[in-house]
Amino acid sequence: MSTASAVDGEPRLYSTLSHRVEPLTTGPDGIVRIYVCGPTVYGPIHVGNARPFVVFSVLKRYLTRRGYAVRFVSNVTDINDKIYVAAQREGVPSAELAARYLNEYVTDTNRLGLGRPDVEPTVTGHMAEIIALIARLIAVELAYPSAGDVYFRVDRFPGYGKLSGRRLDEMLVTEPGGAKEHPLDFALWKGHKPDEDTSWDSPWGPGRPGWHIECSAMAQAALGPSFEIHGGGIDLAFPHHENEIAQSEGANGVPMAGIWAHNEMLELGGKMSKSEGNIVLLRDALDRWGRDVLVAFFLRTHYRSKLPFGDAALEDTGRQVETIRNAARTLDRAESVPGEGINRTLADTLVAARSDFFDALDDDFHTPRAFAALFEVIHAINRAVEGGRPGVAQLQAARAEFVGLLDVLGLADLAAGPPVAPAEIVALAAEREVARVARDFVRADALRAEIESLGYDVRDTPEGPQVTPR
RNA sequence: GGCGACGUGGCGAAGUGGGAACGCUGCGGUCUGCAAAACCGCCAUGAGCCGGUUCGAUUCCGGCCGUCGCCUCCA
Repeated sequence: MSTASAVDGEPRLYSTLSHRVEPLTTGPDGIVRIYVCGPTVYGPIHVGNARPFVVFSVLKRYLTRRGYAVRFVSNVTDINDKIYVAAQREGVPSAELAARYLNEYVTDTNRLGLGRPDVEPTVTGHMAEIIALIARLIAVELAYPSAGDVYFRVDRFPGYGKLSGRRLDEMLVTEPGGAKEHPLDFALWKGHKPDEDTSWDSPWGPGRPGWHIECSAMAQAALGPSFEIHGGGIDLAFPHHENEIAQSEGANGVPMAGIWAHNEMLELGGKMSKSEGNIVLLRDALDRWGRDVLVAFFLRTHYRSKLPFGDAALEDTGRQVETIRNAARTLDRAESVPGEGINRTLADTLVAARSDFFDALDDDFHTPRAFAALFEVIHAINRAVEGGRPGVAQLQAARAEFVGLLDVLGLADLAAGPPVAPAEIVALAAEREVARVARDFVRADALRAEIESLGYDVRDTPEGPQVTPR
């Protein structure tokens, strides 16, 4: 059995850049800075968009619990081709549409109950920084204006392709774009087009930022030129993150991020498809499964594994969540009528499981293994209460440890104590208990059926009937 | 075609050069008026396929097959 305390090791994360699991570093001020690419707000976000939000929100919780100061920044893209298209289709101003879906994004992700990033910058809020960064890149000849646009000069940045493992000379397949020097040069600034209802003044004429420059500018504004973790979906590694590196490192001359952490994709109904039928909106998933099940669903699989989304998997997760809730109910019951002394096995398991839990998260944020440790705790609690019930002090210690681990995963409310059943239900349960004691089982069973029809289960325990939501 | 990730029991999902965690499901049992919860026990002689290294490979190396993402292509 490991006797290591939770803080013996050090957190490590896999970096797409090095292809290795690397020790997490902190900045000079001891802070862990995390930047994660957020959504483009041209519609309600789907469950796939929610994965990085959940993964990195919980990563922050874990690091915070681990004693680190964390600054978590996640942007929202509110200027984009898709936004113009969606706004035209709906016949509303693009800014209005973006503001609306930004608001809905916040509403939807709030329902996950994981808090918010410390900073959530927008493109429209960083126009000056974006323009300054572009000017800097032009000054060092890594960018050039052309026909109202500004492009990044890809072949002048030596490390281009280092993140995604591509070589410039192996990508030379497209025919040169008209205004570009090199076919793979990408736009930093796009001159205004007539069908776009917004534009910003710049030294290169009216227009708007290109696809990638915003993140370089926003990350630098919030976290400085170099920070510890840059995250996002693996589908963003190329070209988005590759271009961010080129822009930021080209302008600043220092590594943009120490660790590039990418979550794998959600698979919707088998093969990933962009057809509407394979998209599940986050709000719909929340309505159907609830935030507890959804958060647990994201966490029970490693963040770098593909995650098929489907009823069977969510139902399975729902049963796991129920097992967790039941352990909390068992503690409730035990604490109401505690025993004496301490259970040695429970005490040992609490120590070992805590260690295993944090060791797992230290090892490339292995949430599935953390869950395994959590279930060790649950098992030990159930066994202890089943056998010689321990004293109240140990029961409370067990609850504190149990809730503490759950809280790291954002699931503490699973053990938030017994939900108060409506008085009507409680009355029915009491009535049933009277019938049951009188051995009038026909009536008792009829009352159980009635209670169940109202959405509650009755569980008879040595401490009397326990009513739980179904 | 290029780059990358990956192929483990009914499902999900880990660790590991030498007895294949954990969860769900299923089966048997205990408890219970019944039920639920919980507890006890059982369920992969084999880890996509084929070679190689090794005393020994699921675990390392090579090849093949397959899945997925990005790029390319196409539009």
